[in-house]
Order: sequence, then C-alpha cells, then structure tokens
Amino acid sequence: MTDAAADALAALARARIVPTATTAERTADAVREQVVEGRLAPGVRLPEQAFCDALSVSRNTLREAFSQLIAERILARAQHRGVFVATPGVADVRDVYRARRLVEPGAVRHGVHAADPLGGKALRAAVEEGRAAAASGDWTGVADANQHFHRAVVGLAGSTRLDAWMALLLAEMRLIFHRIGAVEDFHAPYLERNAAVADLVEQGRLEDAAAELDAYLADAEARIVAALEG
Amino acid sequence: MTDAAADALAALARARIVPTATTAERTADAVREQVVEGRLAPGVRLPEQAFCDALSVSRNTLREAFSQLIAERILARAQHRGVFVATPGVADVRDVYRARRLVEPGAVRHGVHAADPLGGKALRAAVEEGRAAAASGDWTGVADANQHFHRAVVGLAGSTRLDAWMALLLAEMRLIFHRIGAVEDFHAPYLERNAAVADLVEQGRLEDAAAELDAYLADAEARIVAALEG
DNA sequence: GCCGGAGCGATCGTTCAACGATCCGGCGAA
DNA sequence: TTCGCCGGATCGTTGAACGATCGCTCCGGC
Repeated sequence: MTDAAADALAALARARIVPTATTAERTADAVREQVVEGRLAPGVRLPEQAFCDALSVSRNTLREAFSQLIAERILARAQHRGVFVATPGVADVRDVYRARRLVEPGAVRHGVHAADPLGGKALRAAVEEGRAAAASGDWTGVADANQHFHRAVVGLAGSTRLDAWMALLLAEMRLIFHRIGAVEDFHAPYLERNAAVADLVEQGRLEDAAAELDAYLADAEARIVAALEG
Repeated sequence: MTDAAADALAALARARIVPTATTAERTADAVREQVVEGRLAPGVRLPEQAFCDALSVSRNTLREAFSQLIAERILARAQHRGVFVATPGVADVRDVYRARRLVEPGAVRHGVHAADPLGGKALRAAVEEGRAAAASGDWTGVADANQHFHRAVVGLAGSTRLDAWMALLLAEMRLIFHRIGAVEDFHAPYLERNAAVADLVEQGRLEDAAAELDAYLADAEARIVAALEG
C-alpha cells in the first residue's frame, strides 16, 4: 500500500461517519430545541400520546428520548403523573453558578489554550457575534452569542467532557431565562463585560481576566436570583 | 395545625420518599455495578437478549437502562452491532485529567466549604478509610476510599451538579484502572498524598493544598498514560 | 356547608411479539 | 487472492396489551 493510501485510510478512520442518528436521538433533539427555544414553557406537561402523534414515533421511542432529556435536567419526570419541562428554582441557580464560578475562571487561569492565540480568537468571535446581533436588534441572537462566549471560555480548558457538561448547564440556564422572561435587557450589559474579558485574555492578563469573569458571574447570579424571588 | 405537625410535614417534604426507583433505573444500577467492579471487562459485548433473560426485564426496559449508561460513557453503542463496555484510551485519560486538574484544585482553592471545618472532616474520613483498608490488605477498599477522597474534594465546591458530574468521571476512571490491571500498587502511593492534602486543608493552607493536589493529579495522569502505552 | 372516602377515566410503567434493516461470516467465482 | 453474494443473527422500531397509579368527581355523614 502506498503511503498516500495509508494516510487516506487514517483520515477516514478519524472522521468516523455517523449514518443518521437513531430515531430516538433525533426525537430528543427536536424536543430539546422546542424547550430551549422557549416554545415549551417551564412547568408544562408533555403527554406521551400527544407527542407520539405529533412526532410520528412510537411510545417506546419517545420514552427513550424523554429519558435522555431528563438526564440532561431539561425535563423532569413525576412518577405515574407524566413528564414536565423542568422548572429550575433559586436553589438550582445557586448550584449552577457555584459550578460555573469554579470552572469558567479556572479555564481562563489555567486552561491549556488560555495563553495561545487560537483560544483568544474563539472568545473574540463570540463577542463580535453578540455585537452584530445587538446592532440589528436581534436579542435572541445576543442570547445565543452569550452562550457561545461562555462555551468558548470553558473551551480554553481543552476537555471535550468539560465542554459537553457545560453545554448541559447552559441549556439549563436558558430554561431559567425563559422563566424570568426578560431576555432583552438581561444580556445587554454583558456584551461589554464579555469584551473586557476577551481583551484581557488576548493581552495575556489571565489573572485579571479570571477575576473579572468571576465578578461578572457573581453579579449575574445575584440578578437572576433577585428576578426569581421578586 | 400545631407547630409540631407543621414541622413534621416540612420534614416529610424534605425527605421526599422515592417509592422504588423505576425498573429501568434499577437495571442500570445493576449493570453499572458489574462494570465498575470489573466483572464485565472493557470491550466485551453485552447482547440484549442475554441480559434480558439474566435480569428478567423486557428488552425495552433494558435498552432504556443501556441508554443511560451510554450517556454516562460507561457503555458504548455501535449502530446495529450492539452495546459494549467502553474502552477508554489515552485521549480519554488526557481529557478526563484536564477536567479534573481544573476542577479539583479549584474546589480546594475557592470552594465554599474549603475553609470550614466540615469540609476538612470529609477529606479526613476518606483518608482514614483508605488507611484502614490498606492495613487489612483490602486493595479494593483502598481504591474505593481513593474515589471517596476525590469526591469529597469536589464536594468542597458545594454544587450537587458538580458532584454528580465528577461521579461520572470517577466511574470512567475505574474502567481505566481495570484496563491497566494493576490496582494494588497503583493506589498505594496516593494514600499519603491524600493525607498531605487533607492536612493542608485542615490547616487552612488552601493554596498549598491545591498545588499539591495538582502536582499529584499530573503525576497520576502520567503514570496511567505510561501504563496504557507500555 | 364542607370534609373524607368510593368510583371512574386517563395516563403511566412494563411487557410481549413482530417486522424490516443492518451487520458479520462464509461460500463460490473471476 | 480478491470480489460479490447469501444466510443467520442481532439491532432499531413499532403496535398492542395489561395492571398500577394518579387526579377528579360525586356522594353521604358530620
């Protein structure tokens, strides 16, 4: 075998083809999108039969999809009563932010990609995405960009497991934002704070960036808790 | 209503009774235990029919249990070929340790319970458990105690979500230990390093404790990678 | 009037049987 | 040897069924 052929084989082995995710996975994706987009509000019930009909899948397949979303804390199951969209409370917000305030500043401070230029690029891209969305009044886009920014932050740590876990936490955050309604002005103030963090990272002032990010997360937590309790 | 009755009600509400976890959950627990205890080695196939018969559950229920364990990365599914015990490789070890080296020292440094005496107690208890197990030659017990120690470390952060996630990573670590076989002398050196970290935490020298823990994790990672490649 | 239990419908948890789709291994032909 | 084809085994998915449990309504007793 030629070396070129060997290289091609190796490339194929890396880029493993995933045919067409199983029906249960596609179903889970569809339901998850409805939830994080806010079309299914926290607390509403999800009757199995109705969703089977709407999605044209069998009850067993739907239940498998539900199980996955329950593991992600996007849905919640009440024994013999049905499945509901999760309604995170103040305790959940505190719990999530304790984790985020440990992980995100840590990724900035010690992440394997925090010092190299590529890491800074990802942060910068999310900041620009947010600014563009704000300029065109697309507040949903601003919220998306904010999520991308925080995903880029934990991406500095260079751990796919950490990335996946943070994606779950951020999906849960979206539920919370839908609970408190006001999405617009909630994310606006963070546009410039994201930019400040990105600047500091690009300048290599990682310690300052981490401190700013920590203060910023503490502030966000306080505002969310206030909104939930008020 | 009397105050006593109100108190009793409140207590019941807190200690929510979970009747008997659903069959799928119990099935998942049973399979997970077989895997993390090493009775099902990494790479072996888990035929659905055989496990249905052995566990006396229907195929649908078993598949739901499998799905959960796959989400935990304990099992892996190959489309149309079956379910296998996961076989974590060097890349997985590196990924897990990047996450652990961010989270564990961070929990020691900034955890909300790192400074209070209760947090130190949990670490101390795990250290003593490990010493007792070592004294009686119970190497499996030493490994368990080691896991308990690291669980106590992240417990300092005070986030149940973080605790649950770390439990997944630690379960994956057990798979890796089973792959490289030598469980005995692998955990032995860490008995005293765990103790050193616990001491430093109890003395309030959190920065030193975090540094020691980070060095210790880096060392462990290097030894595991060497064992896998050797 | 309202408080608590009996009855009822709806839904969930679980199982079973079945069908097509896909993969693996072996056999034969070029 | 290599390729194509075929059969067997297993998976992915469906539909239907049964008992169990829940929420609600209704009714009698205080």
